[in-house]
Amino acid sequence: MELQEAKDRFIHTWGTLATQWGINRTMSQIHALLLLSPKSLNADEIMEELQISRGNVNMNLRDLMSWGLIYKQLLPGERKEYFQAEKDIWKAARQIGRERRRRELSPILETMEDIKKGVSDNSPESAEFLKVVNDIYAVAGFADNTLDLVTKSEESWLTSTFVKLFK
Amino acid sequence: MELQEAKDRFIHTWGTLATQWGINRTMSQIHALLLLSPKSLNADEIMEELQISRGNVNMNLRDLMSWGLIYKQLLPGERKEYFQAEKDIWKAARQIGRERRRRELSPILETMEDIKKGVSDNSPESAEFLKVVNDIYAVAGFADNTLDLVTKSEESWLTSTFVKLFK
DNA sequence: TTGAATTTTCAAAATATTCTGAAAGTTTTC
DNA sequence: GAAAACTTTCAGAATATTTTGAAAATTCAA
Repeated sequence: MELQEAKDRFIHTWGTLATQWGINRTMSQIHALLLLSPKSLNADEIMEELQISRGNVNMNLRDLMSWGLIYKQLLPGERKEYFQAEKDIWKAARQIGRERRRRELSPILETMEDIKKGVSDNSPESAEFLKVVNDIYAVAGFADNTLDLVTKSEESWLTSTFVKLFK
Repeated sequence: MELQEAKDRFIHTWGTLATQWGINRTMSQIHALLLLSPKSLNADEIMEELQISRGNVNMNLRDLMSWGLIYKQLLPGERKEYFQAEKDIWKAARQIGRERRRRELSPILETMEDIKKGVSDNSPESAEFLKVVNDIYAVAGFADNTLDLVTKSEESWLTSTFVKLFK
């Protein structure tokens, strides 16, 4: 079937792309599967569909929830837990931005502050070192602010105002 | 020595942080070492400093050059090749943005276009699938544009105009 | 309660990535 | 043009990450 083929290709490619930017392949594939699924899926269905183990599914569903990209759903009359992806891609993207900010930029800012505190003397060598540390701090801070700005904004506002203004 | 300790900590931490966002630890450490080094270094010096093999140093220097984060320098009267980091951190950051755009966003855009072409029928199921693909395309395109905008700009312009305007 | 259904955990296995070091390749000098 | 100085390559080793699957924990219905 043609459509199913395209969906499979989407899921597979999404997994491959993800590894290129440091994200677990299976996690991305589960996310892609849920994005494309009209109804929410349970662990068994995901295992079956992607041919992976129960533990793997469980672990990655957990991860996806911590990224805020999927939700757990309890269906009435069902014991099993069902999962659903956030279908608003713009919302999902903002969520990814928010998490990357927290996971990647915050640690840089904290570490640079810490290191600055550790250098007490004021020799020329120390000054030179501190310049690098301060510059990195400033760049990370700028990126953090910019991402914050963008992720806090609504899609409509962004596309209509932001892009036009700077194009 | 106090300063040396701080520098070592910087190099070590930089390597650890890098792994968290999908970048090779050694590559980051070499970059950090060159960032902190007032003079350019050759392969032997880097091997010695970071206690790693020649092959490893060579491979990662190559990688760093492809990212545009370091330069090869040929010193007169010296046979060995020396390496120097781009010391303008803002310039380096723009370089990273440019490369990530090329390496992470471009493939998404290409893949989504490809997949769209592959779906020919116009059933409701296909329409639903294409909506997801199109949305992802739009988000990736937006991110691509925004990064392009930011990386093309000069630091001074950014901090003075951009941030104030949106704060 | 009990026990069946389901989820979670985690040690070991499988896989993927990174690193080493020596051999091959290249460049430069004499 | 040969040898010394240096750089690159790459197969195998080391390390790190991911995955499995079965046992343990939890939840829920009766």
